[in-house]
Amino acid sequence: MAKADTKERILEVTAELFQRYGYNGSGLKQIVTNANATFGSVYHFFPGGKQQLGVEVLRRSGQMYLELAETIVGGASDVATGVRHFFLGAAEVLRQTGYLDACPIETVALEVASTNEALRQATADVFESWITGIGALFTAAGIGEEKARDLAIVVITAIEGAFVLSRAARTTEALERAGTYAAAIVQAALDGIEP
Amino acid sequence: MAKADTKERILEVTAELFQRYGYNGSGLKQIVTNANATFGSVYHFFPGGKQQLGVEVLRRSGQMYLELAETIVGGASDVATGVRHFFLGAAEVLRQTGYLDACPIETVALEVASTNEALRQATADVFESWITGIGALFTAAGIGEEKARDLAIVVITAIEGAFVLSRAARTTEALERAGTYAAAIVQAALDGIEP
DNA sequence: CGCCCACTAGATAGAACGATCTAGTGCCGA
DNA sequence: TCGGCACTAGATCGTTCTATCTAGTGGGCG
Repeated sequence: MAKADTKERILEVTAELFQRYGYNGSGLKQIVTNANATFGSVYHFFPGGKQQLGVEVLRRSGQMYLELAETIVGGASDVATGVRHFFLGAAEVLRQTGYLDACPIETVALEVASTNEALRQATADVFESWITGIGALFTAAGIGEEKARDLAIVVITAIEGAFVLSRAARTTEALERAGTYAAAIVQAALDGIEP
Repeated sequence: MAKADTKERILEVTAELFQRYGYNGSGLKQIVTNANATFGSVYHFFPGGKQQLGVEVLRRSGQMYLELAETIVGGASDVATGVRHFFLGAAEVLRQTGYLDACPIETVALEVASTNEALRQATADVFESWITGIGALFTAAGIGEEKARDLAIVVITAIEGAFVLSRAARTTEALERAGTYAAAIVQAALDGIEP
C-alpha cells in the first residue's frame, strides 16, 4: 500500500486540499504529510514545483467533475430534472462533508485569477470544458447551439455562486433555491420559451 | 496627508487587496506598505491582528457593496431592469480594472469557510444582509416576502458565480448571460409567473 | 509650561513557506 | 551479477509570514 503510485497519491491529496483550503491555504508540507510522500517525490514528479502540481490537479479535478456532472445530468429522464438532481446532490455532499467539499477548483480560480497566469489559464480551460460539455447535453436534448451554451453558462454560474453562499452560511438553502430556478430555466428552454 | 486617518487608510487598502488577492494572498507587509503605515499602527488599531482587521474589512466592504447594489437596482425604472443594470455595471468595472475588481468578499469567503470561524461568520453575515436588502427591494416592488427572498438568493448566487467564470476567462460573457437570465427571472416574478 | 497618552517607527522573534541539495535505496534489464 | 536509473529520504537554504517588543514623537489639556 505504501508503494502504490506516489504520484497518484500526491495528486489526490492535493486535489482534496485545494478544494477545501485553496491554493495558498494548502502548504507543500501538508500535501507531503497527507500523501505520505516526501519533498523529493513531489519535485521528482513535478519539476515545475507547486505551480505545475497545481495545473495538473486542476485539469484532473476539472475532468472528473465534468464526468460526474454528465453522468447525473445526462442520466435523468430529461436535462431539466438532471440539472435539479445535480444541485441537490451537490447540496447533500456539501452537508455530509461538514461544508468542506464543494467545487474542486472554484477557490483556486479566484485566488490565482490575478496573480498566476498559468494557473488562471488552467481554471479558465476547465470552466470552458464544462460549458462545452454541459452545453452538448442541452443540444442533444434539442436546444439550439447558441442557446445551449448560454444555458450551460447560466447553470454553471448558478452552482458556483450557490457554493459560495452555502459554504459561508453552512446551509444548503442557496443550492436548493438556485437549483430550482436553474432547472426551471432549462425546462423553459426545452419548452421553447424565450428568456 | 500622511497624518490623515491611518486606520481608515489601512481599512481601504486591505479591502482592495482582499478583493484582488484574497485573505491569504494579502500579506500584512503589503498592507502596511500600500497604506503607508507601520506594523505598530496595524496592531494598535486592530489588537486582534490580521483576523480582526479582516472581520472589520469584510463588514465594511459588505455594507458598501450593498449600498451600491441598492442604488443601482432601486434606481432603475423597475427592479428587473435594475438587476440587469447591476450585472452590466459589474461587467464594465471588471473589464476596466483588468479583471481585478469583482466581489469584495467572495474570494475571502471561500478561503476561510473551513479554516477560520470568525471570518466565516463575517462573510455569512454579509451575504445574509445582501439577501435581506435586495429582497426588500423585491417586496417593495410587489413580490411576496418568501419569493422575494428566494429571488434575492438567486440573483446574488448568479452574480457571484458569474464573477468566478468572468475573472477566470477574462471575459464578461458569463456576467452578461447571467445578468440576462437573472433579470428575466425577476421580470417573471413581477408578472406573477411561478418558477 | 509640561505631562500624558495616542500613535508611530522599525527591529526582531519564531514559525512556515517553497525550493534545492546530497545521499541513499531498490528494482530491472543486460 | 552488476550497473544504471527511477525514486525516496530529509536536511537545509533563503524568504516571507504574523506577531511582539522597545523606543520614540507630538499634540492637546491641565
